[in-house]
Amino acid sequence: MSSYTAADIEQKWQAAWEEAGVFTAKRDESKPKYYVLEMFPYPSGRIHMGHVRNYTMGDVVARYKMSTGHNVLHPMGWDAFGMPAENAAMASGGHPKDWTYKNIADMRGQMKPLGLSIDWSREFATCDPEYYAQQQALFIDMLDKELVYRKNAVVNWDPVDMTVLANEQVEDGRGWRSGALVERKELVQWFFKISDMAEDLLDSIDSLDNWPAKVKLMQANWIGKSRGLEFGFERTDEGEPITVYTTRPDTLMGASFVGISPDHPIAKDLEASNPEIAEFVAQCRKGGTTEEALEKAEKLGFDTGLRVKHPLDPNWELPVWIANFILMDYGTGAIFGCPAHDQRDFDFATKYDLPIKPVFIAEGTEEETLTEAFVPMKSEKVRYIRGFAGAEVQTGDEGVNTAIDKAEAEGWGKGVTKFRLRDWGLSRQRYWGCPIPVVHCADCGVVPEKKENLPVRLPDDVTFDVPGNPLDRHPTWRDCACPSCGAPAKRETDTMDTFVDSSWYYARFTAPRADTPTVEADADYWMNVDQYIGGIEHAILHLLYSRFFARAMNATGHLPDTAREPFNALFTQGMVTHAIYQTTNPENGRPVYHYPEEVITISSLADQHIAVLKERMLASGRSVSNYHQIYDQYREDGDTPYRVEIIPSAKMSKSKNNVVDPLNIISSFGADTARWFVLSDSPPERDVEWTASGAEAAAKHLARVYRICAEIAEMDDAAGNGDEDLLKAAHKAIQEITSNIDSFGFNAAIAKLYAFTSTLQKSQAGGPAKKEAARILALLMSPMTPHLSEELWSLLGGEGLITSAAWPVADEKLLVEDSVTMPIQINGKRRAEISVPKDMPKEEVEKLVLEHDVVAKALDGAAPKKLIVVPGRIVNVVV
RNA sequence: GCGGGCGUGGCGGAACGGUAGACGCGAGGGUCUCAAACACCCUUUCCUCACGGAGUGUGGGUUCGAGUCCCACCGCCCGCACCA
Repeated sequence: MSSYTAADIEQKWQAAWEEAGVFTAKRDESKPKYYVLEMFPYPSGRIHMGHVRNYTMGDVVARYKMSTGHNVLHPMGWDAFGMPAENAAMASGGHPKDWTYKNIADMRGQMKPLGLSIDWSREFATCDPEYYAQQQALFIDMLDKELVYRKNAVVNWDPVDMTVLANEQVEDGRGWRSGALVERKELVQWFFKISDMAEDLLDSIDSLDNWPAKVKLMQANWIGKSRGLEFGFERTDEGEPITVYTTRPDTLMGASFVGISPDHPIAKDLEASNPEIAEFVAQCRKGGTTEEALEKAEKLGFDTGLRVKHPLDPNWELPVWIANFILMDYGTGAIFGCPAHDQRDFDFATKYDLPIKPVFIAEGTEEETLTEAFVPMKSEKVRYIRGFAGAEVQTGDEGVNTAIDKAEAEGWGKGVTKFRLRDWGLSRQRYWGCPIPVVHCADCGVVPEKKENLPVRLPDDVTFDVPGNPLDRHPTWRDCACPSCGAPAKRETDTMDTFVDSSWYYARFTAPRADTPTVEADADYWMNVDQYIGGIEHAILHLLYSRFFARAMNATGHLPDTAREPFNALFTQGMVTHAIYQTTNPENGRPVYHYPEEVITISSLADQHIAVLKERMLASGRSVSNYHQIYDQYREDGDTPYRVEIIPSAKMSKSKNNVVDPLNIISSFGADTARWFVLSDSPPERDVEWTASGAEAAAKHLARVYRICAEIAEMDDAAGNGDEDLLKAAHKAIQEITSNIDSFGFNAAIAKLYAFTSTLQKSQAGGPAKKEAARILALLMSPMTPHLSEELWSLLGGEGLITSAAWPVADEKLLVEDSVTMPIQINGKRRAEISVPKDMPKEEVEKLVLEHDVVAKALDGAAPKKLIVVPGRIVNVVV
């Protein structure tokens, strides 16, 4: 009998699949289609365990759907534009294009051995001119539909390198290369009008039935619909009133100042004439542009000297402050501060000694000096002591609504709905991205490139020896003729955000070689993505932008109405983590990170997280093989320098030396082992920790399955003992595992496959029953371990490829249980159990329970206070 | 700072509001072997000799019954619009 050799088996069956072309997707109206998509990777050059997990999950779904009669589309591509390629070019010369395509070739070579059911004929990279040409066509169509426009926006500016920085290139407010303090600078940039669709993007979240609730909630909060009051504060000088927006107009009588953003037009006016204000505003512009940086920055304010009149009392004057925490992008860029009911305003008022007057207090309390802002839920009733609209006691929501009504009735303000969602700035001042296909003409203004001239190709002759955008300083590329009048003009040198590339790739996969962005028949047939799988880190931006793009593509005629929500179901998977092995360098106290193979883990001694360095153990002349005894001796000797600290469940990171290379795992155990392991130990939505022992266990188990099935394959056709029981167990397994796979419970499915394997091994059933059960096992395992399953299938006399075989269906007759065991609880604690026929009426169960020794003893002659019988599940006796 | 999530044995984790700890790892014991490896079998939440009792981050609450629902707190993780 041969043994399980993963390398041979896997190569053999991959070749067989390739030959049969089983994964090539073709339109077939006779079958229901199923489109499985995993978020495509950035071509960093190496696949990592996270990719293996992501693509294995998608592959399980794809193969499972294939076996249930679906016409499956399961494509793969590369999110290939972006900064790392330029960084590599800066660091070690070379061209971003060469670096990227080499990485793609490398990663494709690393992915193929996994045996994924991918239709490689549809592969593309977003940096292929054929792809970005169509993206440029989409851009032009969107421009035509006024879904794109230009306006000023701030960027991180490095004043030393004279270049724009990405947020991740700003470290502690300084440029990562120059170390210079970063400033916020305004540039004219391109924007997608995603805010036009805010209402629809929010309302449609309700229709996303198969999306995780947490993702829907995050998106809803991000879009951030709010109802509030917009009104003007009259100035005491002759200037234009200051328009503010507030979601708490009911607190207007607690106003103690008006705050404006440092980027507010009034601040800009004052900046020009007042050096002190100019200095303050410049101070506010220091630092990065992220909301996090702005929110965490110390609250700074400057009294402009301007005064405004309170709308409800013209004799009441409020000072106008410039405050660094007010965003020009949200609302009107101006607020009124009510320190009593907003913690940020409270901190600000405390710092600058502004009044803090409560508008409302908790019911049943008296007004007192506040030590922090009082911010109850809006649904909570409070007592208004400085209200101006509505009842004295009302909820915050009622207070807000009556305040808006009153302002509208009196004509000094209007209720408005606002969204937190800002328009999507897509301009990037970088080379390695999709060129924005427009031309700037002195006479015609901004003119889109003609479609027949697309793509606007990136020039190859560029250098990265100086910071900044090579397109900007390219000698000839920039110069062109105006597409409209033919006069000399300049190309736009900004390229597109890489989020644009990934916002429509799912649609492109339906017709990847077409000379239009999509093809109607293909998009109609394949869209939507039935199952999308990727990391939770994309919960907001990528998914929201994709939802926007699907709508925009619908508006420009590139997707059907039914594809406005492109992803029917979403699954967000967790990371693959690995322990970090750390010792301390005695000379400088810095941590030293060790590779897993340098360490012997001894985790189950009385001390937890014990590991020792293999090298030092060997150097000391001690054997590695019986390390437990040796470690005990170390401890007795008080010999501790071999001790390695284990930090469990850490994100894999090159700098921590805790990265497990999938290729190593595949070459030592095979792809099926890697696939089995990444699915086995944790629920898919949570992180999974890669452990060497777990991987070995997976490999051992697969070898065991092979051995068991190989033995069964040689059995004769005689009946044995318990044939019926084995088949019952097999059909129970079909039922449970099918339901686990349907609900992404891959770890639970694998646990049941372990259990069923043991049942099969221990069964005394005869050849026919065992062969049938073993074939069912092979089928049930086939989405996870396709190569091994093919091999077993052929050993056990299965017909054709298991990849093309039908998923087993549980026979209802074999699932029927005659009796059930019901636990008996007394006051909610399990005390006994009884076995009763499955359909025994409630009354009879009650009778049996009351007769039970343990229950009778607990009742001690008294009647139970309550007797709850949940048929088929549990009995609870309350005494 | 804001938004979202997670927290169960020595470890990864299982558990429609209904027997907490399935399955796997590690560990202990055993069978086989000259020995080892492999394989196979048994035990393994904690306290207690036992009877029993306790137990799902902490503290409250709802319920006949809470790991699961609600409130507060602690810790960790993800996102915050130019990382992908």
